[in-house]
Parts: sequence; structure tokens; C-alpha cells
Amino acid sequence: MENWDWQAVVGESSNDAGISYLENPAFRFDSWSFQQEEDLMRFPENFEPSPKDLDELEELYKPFYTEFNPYIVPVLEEHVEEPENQIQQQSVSQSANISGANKDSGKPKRSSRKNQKNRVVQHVTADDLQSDRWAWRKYGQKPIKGSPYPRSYYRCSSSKGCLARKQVERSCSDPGVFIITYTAEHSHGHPTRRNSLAGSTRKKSSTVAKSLADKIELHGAEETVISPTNIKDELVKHESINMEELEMPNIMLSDELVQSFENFEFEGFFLDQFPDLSHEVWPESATLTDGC
DNA sequence: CGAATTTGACCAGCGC
DNA sequence: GCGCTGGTCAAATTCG
Repeated sequence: MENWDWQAVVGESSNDAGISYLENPAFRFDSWSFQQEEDLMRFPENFEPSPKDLDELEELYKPFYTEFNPYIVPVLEEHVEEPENQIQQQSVSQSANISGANKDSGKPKRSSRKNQKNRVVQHVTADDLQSDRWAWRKYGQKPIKGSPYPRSYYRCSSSKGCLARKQVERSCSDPGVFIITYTAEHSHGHPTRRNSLAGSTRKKSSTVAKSLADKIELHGAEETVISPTNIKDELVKHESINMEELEMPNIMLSDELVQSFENFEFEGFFLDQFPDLSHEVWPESATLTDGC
């Protein structure tokens, strides 16, 4: 039963699949990917994950739930789009882009708060935050009065002339919620691929899993870095998956991912990473146990 | 080395 | 006019 496998991986059952995930992020991701295929992973029979392990697992997998598996969706907060009457349609006394000289220089006039029309506010979870399909480039961050969290400022980096802006701040009442304010509209269609991950996606040769594992290890527990978006990038880069297909709704994405991972040489990768454990988790006749 | 991020400085709007 | 605040710029730094 497909649902059951997934639940087992995220630690919601008593399946003993767990400790290897926690011990090595790379393996964690790969084993998760293949878990729904067969019982490729088996753990020592006496292994019992602690509640803490399971909690940690669940946190780690939350970013994948909605994007990869439409069947199991833990209760995640929905996108909360502000009601129509709360969307601020600010009047514009000046065009945001009308250039003018500062009184003391020839620099273009900066846009002002009044110039921001069509502001759209959304309350989203961290997961939703990472699934934004546009490419954004951060250009500022400011502490905001009354909030312990700073506000980050992003502009669209897909197209040079695009005026789209995005502000992201954490809700002070609910730190798990991010308040995103979009300003102006994109002057172009969706990018063929995100380019905002430059610096972290330029690895020249490695597997999808290894690359993602590097990211997890690099960023650790500070924040959720591995996201569906990251994974899409990795898949496109390594597996030559058509990005247009990845931009399809969740169900299509799931299919593509499954197919991609089927082609991945999991066993070889695993043995590379854990030669000492191969005899334990790679039994000759692995079978599904009742617990998964 | 190129591109993204960080961060202090600068500027404009707003309220008093 | 002044000070506070939010938004943006741009040099420095970081990253792969």
C-alpha cells in the first residue's frame, strides 16, 4: 500500500526504517526516494527509533509531502490569500519607474512606498515559500519595528527589466508562517528554470542524491534548505528532465520524480557511502515486513 | 571568476 | 523642520 510506505519513511508507523536516515542525510534522501518502490532498505531487526528520531524525521520530510506525494498530506497550512478587501491597492501618485534626479546626484530616483501598487499579501508556510517558481534575487534586509524578525527584499532575477518585487518576513505571532508581499507584476513569463540558486547548484558532476545530500549537510538544521524546488533543479541538471514537465502540477511532478529515481543507481551509491553497513541493509532477500 | 548575498548607507514618505 | 521608518543602492563578502 503506497500510503503506508510513505508513512513509514517519515516515521509515523513503527517501521524500523529510520536510523540510517538520521545518521546520514544523503542516505536519508535516497532511501526515502526508493522506499515506495520495494523494500530496498532494511534495518537491523532490533532497531527501534526513538520518538525524538521520528520527530526529526518528520520535520525533515515535511518539505516533500505536498510536492512529491499527493496521497499523504500531513496537515499543512494552506495558502492564505488575504481577502480581496485586504489586498492593498495603493494609489499611485507617481509612477514607480519614472526616473528623476536626486537633489544631490544624477542617480535615478528611488521608488517610494507610495509607488507600490498592486501589493498582494500572502501568508505561507516555509514549504510554500520554497516552492516559489520565480527566480528572486535578494537585495536587502531590514529589521522591522515591532517584529523580532527582519524583512527580506527580493527582486525578480529572471528578466532584467522586470519590476516584480517580493518582501518576506516571518510572522511574529506565528514564526512558522511567512508573510510575503508581492509588488508589481512580472513583465515576462515563468523562467525556464530558476537561477536564484547560483552558488549552490553549480556542481559539475555528481548524482542528484549526492548533490542534495551536500546541501543538507552544508546547511544542517538551521533551516529547511532542501525543497521541491531544489530537487527540481537537481533533476533537471543531472537527469536532463524537461523543465516544462516539472512545472506541471504536483501529480505530474511526482511521476517524473519517481521515474527519475528509478533510473538512479541507488545500490552503487549506497555502497559508496556505507560500505560497512552494506551487509546489514542489503540483505540478499529483502522483504517487506508488516511494519512498513 | 561570475553571480548571489550581506550589510551599512542613503533617500523618501509620513506623522508630529 | 525633524525624527522615525521602510525601501533601495552598492560595495564588500561569500560561494562553488
